[in-house]
Amino acid sequence: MALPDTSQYIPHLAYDSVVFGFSKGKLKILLMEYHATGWYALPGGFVRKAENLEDAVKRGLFERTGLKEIYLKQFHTFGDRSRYQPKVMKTILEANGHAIPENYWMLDRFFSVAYYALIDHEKVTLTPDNLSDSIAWYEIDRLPKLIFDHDKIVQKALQTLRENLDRNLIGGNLLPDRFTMNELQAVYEAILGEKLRRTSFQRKMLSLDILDRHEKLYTGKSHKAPFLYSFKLT
Amino acid sequence: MALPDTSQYIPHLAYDSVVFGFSKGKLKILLMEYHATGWYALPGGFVRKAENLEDAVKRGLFERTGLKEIYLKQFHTFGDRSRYQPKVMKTILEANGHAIPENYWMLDRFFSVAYYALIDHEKVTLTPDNLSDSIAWYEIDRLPKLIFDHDKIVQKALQTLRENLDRNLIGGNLLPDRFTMNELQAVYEAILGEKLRRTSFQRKMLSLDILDRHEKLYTGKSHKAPFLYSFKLT
DNA sequence: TCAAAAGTGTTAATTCTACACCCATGC
DNA sequence: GCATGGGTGTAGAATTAACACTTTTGA
Repeated sequence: MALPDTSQYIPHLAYDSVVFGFSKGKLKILLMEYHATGWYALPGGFVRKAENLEDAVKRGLFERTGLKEIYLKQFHTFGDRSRYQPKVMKTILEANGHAIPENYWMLDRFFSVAYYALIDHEKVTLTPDNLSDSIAWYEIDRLPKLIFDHDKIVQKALQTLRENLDRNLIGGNLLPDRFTMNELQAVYEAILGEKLRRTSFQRKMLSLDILDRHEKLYTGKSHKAPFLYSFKLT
Repeated sequence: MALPDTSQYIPHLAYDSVVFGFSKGKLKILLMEYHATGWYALPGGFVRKAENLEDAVKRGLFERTGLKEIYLKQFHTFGDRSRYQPKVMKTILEANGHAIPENYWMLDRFFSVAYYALIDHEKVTLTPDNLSDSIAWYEIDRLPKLIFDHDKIVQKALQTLRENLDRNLIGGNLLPDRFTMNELQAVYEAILGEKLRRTSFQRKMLSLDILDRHEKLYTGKSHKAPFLYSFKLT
């Protein structure tokens, strides 16, 4: 596998994505683990010279998750000098057995446009890329140490997600098409990091007039069956 | 005046700034007018190779306004291919009498990180840069046509400013240190584009516990003198 | 018939709105 | 005094929060 050539990509510009999923009551994100080094990083990539910025992000997410339709939001661009750590990138490339050319572009200073994505955990088929031997879900409050400023990027993503949660009613993007009110509440609680009152939550969601109610879900448990809901089409 | 050399700046990366000011009851932004062409653009610039992104923006704003301490917020990065219009940039450079080298870097595709700034209109000393013969204030609802996607950038800046107005209590950055409640209300009305109720506004601002009340301002008018207020230090 | 969880009704608390009222100021 | 605009009191409306109550389900 050859190293990517600078002629194909915009130099100095990258993107990083914080991909949120929800499973077993926990909010999680996708991380890559790099060969040999044992280092973790956000899934990111470069922008082709004739490609829209957002299309580059979608391309990268599709390659790694198999999903084409994804809720995607740009939230910040990171451009401090302190994030420039060529030795880290050099180690990662070398651990993959690459011989690094003189003045290789991937060792330059990079500015990174960060996006967060919300996806249905169940729909994903994870595929590692060339430099990493694994991509997997990690609980948001049990993340390993990340390279560069990726910790900061995750924190900012989480902060932005929380701020946008009510305004944009985006919690449903983390669930399957149909879900119970309890599941939706669990998503909100995981994102906000706090417990919510059951009855208030239910009333608030219903009053927003954004949910369609469908048939009941019989779980076999000995209690009233909850309704299934879906988000209204705009 | 020589053209800037690529060796000094990061290629393909620029910033644009939407600088808001408030004067005579109107919300305004700074625009540059380019020599000869009569085209208008946002004040922007490039990032030096060893410079933090935000420091580049501050440097540019200082050169043009003389202000060092500025409320500055990054709100979006624009990276669509459609914003790449080398002919426009070529025309601007040539109108300044420059001979353009082969493959000149300023004619490449650029990604622009956009910031908005809030400043006290009275404190500004405007200084044009090399390529433009004027920099001046323009009312937000009477803007001339702008080059590239700068119209879109302005709209997005305004939208973000409105969304952040209440959350971040930033309206005061457009006023002198001390101001009357009426002036503050005028700022909010100009930003939101709607009239607010005088008594409700006063009560709301006071209830937020973010203002210090100072001496009265005697204007010479035949009515009760309004108090001056300032924003509390954090 | 019981426990568990879902859904809704009701009342209290709080916040928001509208309007009125009083106050200070200069003529 | 009077007109003008600044500041606050208060009653009603609207929204939110808290708690209790009823319903449904399978054992």
